[in-house]
Amino acid sequence: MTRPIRVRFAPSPTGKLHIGGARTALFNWAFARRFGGKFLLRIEDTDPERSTKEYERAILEGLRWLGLDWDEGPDIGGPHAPYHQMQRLSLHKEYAADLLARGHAYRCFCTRERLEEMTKAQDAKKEKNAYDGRCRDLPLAEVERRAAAGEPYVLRFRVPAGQTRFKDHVRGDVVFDNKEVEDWVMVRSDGNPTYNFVVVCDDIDMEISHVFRGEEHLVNTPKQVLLYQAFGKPIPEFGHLPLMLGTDRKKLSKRTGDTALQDYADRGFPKAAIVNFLCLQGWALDGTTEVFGVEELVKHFDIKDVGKGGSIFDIEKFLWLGGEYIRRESLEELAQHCLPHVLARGAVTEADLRARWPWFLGIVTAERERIRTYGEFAERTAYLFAPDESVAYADDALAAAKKHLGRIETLRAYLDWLRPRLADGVDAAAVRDATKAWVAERGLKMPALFQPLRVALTGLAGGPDLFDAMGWIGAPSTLRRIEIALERLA
RNA sequence: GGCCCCAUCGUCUAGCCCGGCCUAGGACACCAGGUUUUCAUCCUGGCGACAGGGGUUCAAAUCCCCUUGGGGUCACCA
Repeated sequence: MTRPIRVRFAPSPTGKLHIGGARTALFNWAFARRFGGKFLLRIEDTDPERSTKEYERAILEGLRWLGLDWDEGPDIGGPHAPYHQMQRLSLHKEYAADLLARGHAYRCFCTRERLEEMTKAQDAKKEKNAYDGRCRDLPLAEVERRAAAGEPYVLRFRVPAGQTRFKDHVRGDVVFDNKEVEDWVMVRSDGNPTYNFVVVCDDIDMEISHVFRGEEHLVNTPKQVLLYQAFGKPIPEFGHLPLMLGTDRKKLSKRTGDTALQDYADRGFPKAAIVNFLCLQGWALDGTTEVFGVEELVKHFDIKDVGKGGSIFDIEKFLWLGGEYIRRESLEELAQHCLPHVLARGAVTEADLRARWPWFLGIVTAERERIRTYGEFAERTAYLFAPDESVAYADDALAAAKKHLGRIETLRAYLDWLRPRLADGVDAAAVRDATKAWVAERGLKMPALFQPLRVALTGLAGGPDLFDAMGWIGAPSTLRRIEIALERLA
C-alpha cells in the first residue's frame, strides 16, 4: 500500500501559467520535497487547437523562475518518457483497446445531432443531462457490422452500478453514487482520447501515487477512480485544493485582476514574495509567522494541513509582502532588480544608468522603504528621467500644492533666493539647512514651501527628502522646474 | 436546476481531526497617536469573527442534524 511518493503537475499549454496553477505546482513540489518523493512535469497537449509551444516554454520558464525543479519532465526526460501526452498516444490506444476487449467500454454510434436532441429533450423534462445509454447494450454483431461499414463511433466507459469512494487528503473521504456518473466518452470519433481517460493512463504508467489538483477536478475524480478499478491498478490518493477566488468570490478570472504568474512578475513582485503569498492561500506555517521562505515550506508542508475553503486573492496583502521582501534585499540586489523595470519605461538607457551607478544606488536607498514592487520603483522615479517641461503632476500632489494660497509668491521668492546658492551645484545638506532657516525667517509654515516645491520638482505628493531630490536632478533642472511650476501651479 | 464541495474578524488565517488551557490568537486593511519637511518606513494603541437553529455533553468554534449563504461542475475542453 505504501508506494514510493510520486506527484506531478500537468499543465495544458493553452495559456500562460495561471497563478492558481503555480500554487498547485508549488504544493505538489513541496509535498515531494518534504517526503522524499519525486515531482514530475507532464504536458497535457491533447488539444492541438489551443496548445502552443510558446505557452509550453513560458510555463516551464515560470516554474523554474519560481524555483521549482522537477525530477522528470519534457525537457529532461526520465524513466517514463515521453512527457508530452501527444507522444503517448499509442499507449493510450492500447489501454483503450484493453478496456473495450474486457467490456469496460463500448462503441457508441450516436451522432452529435442525436445527442443534441437528447439533451434538449432532457432539458424540456427538467431531467439531468447524461448519456441515455442507447448504444450501451447493442448486439455484438450489429456493432461489428456498423463499425465495418465505416460508421463513426466513440468509445464510452461503461459505468457500473454502485458507489465510488476515494481518499482525499484535504476533504476527507468522498463518495459519489455511480448513478451520477454518465457513460462518458473515452475516445473521440477521430480516435483521439479525452482528458479524463488520458490522465489516468498516464498517471498509471508514471506510477503517480498522489494527485493534488484544483477543486474544479473533484467531480472528475469518480470517473477516474472507476477507470483505475477497471484497469485493476492501485488508486492514487487525492487532494483537491481550494480555489483561489477573485474579489467577486468566483474562480479567479481576468475580470477581477491579473491571473497569470507572468503578470505579477512583470509588475515586479519579488519572486520570494510570490512564493510566500501563494503558500498563504490555503496553508499556514503556524498561524503566526507570515513571512517565510521555501525552506520552511518544505520543512513543514503537508497536504493534510491545506484548508478546505476557497480564498479570495487579496492584492493588498500581496503588496505588503512584496515590500517586506524588498526591504530584506541588499542595496545592490534591489538596484539590479529595479533596473529592468526602469529601462522598460524607455526614458533612459542601461549604459547611462550603469555609468552613474552610485547615483542610482542613492535613489534606490531613498525609495526602498516606500516601494512594494520593483515596478513601483520605476513609477515613482519616472520624474528623474522626464524632460523638465513634462514632469507629470499627480492629482493628489496638485491638490496639496494648491491648498497653499501664497504658493506662487513663496516659490518665486524662494527661486530668487535659491538661484545663487546653486551656482556651484547642489550641496543637499547645506541647502536643506539654509532653506529651513529661510522658511523660519519669513514666518512660513514648512508645508507652505515644501508642498509646492515637491510638486515642482517631482510631480508627486510624497517622496524622499526634497534636497536629495534636488541633488539627483541637478541644479539646472531644479531651477528650471521651479520656473515652470510658477506657471503650472498658478 | 441535479450532483458535489465549503462556511472563524472586511480579507488571509491559527484553533476544529484527538470537545475543557478560547473572556477565540496572528497578519493585511482600516482608525487613532508617536517619529518625520511630505509620503513611506518604524513604534504604540484601537476596531473587528465562531452564519442561524436544533441536538449530544458536566462542558462545543471544536461532534451530529437541519436551514441559510457561497462556490464548483454538468462537452467527442482540459
